[in-house]
Amino acid sequence: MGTEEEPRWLDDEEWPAWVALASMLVRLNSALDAQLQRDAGMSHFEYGVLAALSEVPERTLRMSSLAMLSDGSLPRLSQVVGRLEKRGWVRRTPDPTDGRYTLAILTDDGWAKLVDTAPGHVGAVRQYVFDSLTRAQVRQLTNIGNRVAQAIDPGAPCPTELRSRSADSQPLR
Amino acid sequence: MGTEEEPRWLDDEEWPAWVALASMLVRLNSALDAQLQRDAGMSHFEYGVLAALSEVPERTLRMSSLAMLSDGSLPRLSQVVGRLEKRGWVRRTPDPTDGRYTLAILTDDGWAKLVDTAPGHVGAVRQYVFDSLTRAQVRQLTNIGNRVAQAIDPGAPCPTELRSRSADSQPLR
DNA sequence: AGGTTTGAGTTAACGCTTGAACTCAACTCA
DNA sequence: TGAGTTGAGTTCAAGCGTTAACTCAAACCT
Repeated sequence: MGTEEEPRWLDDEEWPAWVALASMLVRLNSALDAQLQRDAGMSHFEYGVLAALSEVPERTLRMSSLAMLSDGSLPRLSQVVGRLEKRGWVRRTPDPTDGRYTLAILTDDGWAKLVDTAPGHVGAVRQYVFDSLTRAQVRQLTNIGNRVAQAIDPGAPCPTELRSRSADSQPLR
Repeated sequence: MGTEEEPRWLDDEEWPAWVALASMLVRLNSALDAQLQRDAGMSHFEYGVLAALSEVPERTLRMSSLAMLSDGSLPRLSQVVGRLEKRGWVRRTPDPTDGRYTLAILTDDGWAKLVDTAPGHVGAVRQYVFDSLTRAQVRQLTNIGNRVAQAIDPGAPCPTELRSRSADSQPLR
């Protein structure tokens, strides 16, 4: 199937970088999932959904915007929000201004759950990532992460800019 | 449920770093999976299993070692190797020296498939990661990745050292 | 208006991952 | 020897994610 092309292999600096990155990737994913599952009974993705809603005015987003913010497909989000709704952390209503859209709204219970959960999660992120890194490395990581994320999906806005905290009342994380 | 503790939130440098890292994480995963699924009909994890076997003397590993190298659970590996075996890329035999162990062996067909697949995969890695980064950033990434990976699982050896290429005949990647 | 199109969101079928039970080989220690 | 233990690997049930169909509201177009 493969046409003969692309003879550019990874060189002696790129190879260890790739191994290290891949390892970090897979371990971070499973470690953070495990922490949240153990301490809060939710997945990392579910946490991301709640967190995204918590950071936005009215704690309300259209399903499709929420899907983009959470880096997930719409069907996945629909199922996840369905579960979160069953637990009372989110509720859905059709957008009053346009019935085609559905608004997902973080409930007070959901906010409370997040307030309860966030410290442990942030603690895990700190333990796994930031405690191991120097200040300079944190800044390097920001640049590297943004560049890679943009290389993969140039259409999506730079993640750091997209989710910049506005000044008012977004205490979590 | 949460006891009142851990008031250390992410500061103004850590927060963007975390957003950027999380975004890179999730996008890299799905982009690489998509490339391999499209071009080779296999998942990133399956590719990792074949690649791990290809880099090792005799192209043979015990299931448990392979699970560790692939960062996957043993049940998962058992199923995946089962599928790879059905496709003729891997075969299994009980370890002749100790019947408790099972050896997974990369077949010639599996090697050929990997030779066919690797250039495209390496191309994607290069496109998504290394083409966007400076040489200095590549070195920074190695350090950051290794530190984080080790912070998460201090028991496991440093990934870069673990999978260092030996000098002989490991051309892929 | 009526028929079509567009796009958001949900539903359904299928495959994969996970966690718990289970099997089995080798070792231990009486 | 032989009962119990340990640890590797598999199997099974349950849950989650993905893809493709489907529903439905609004806009568009004569």
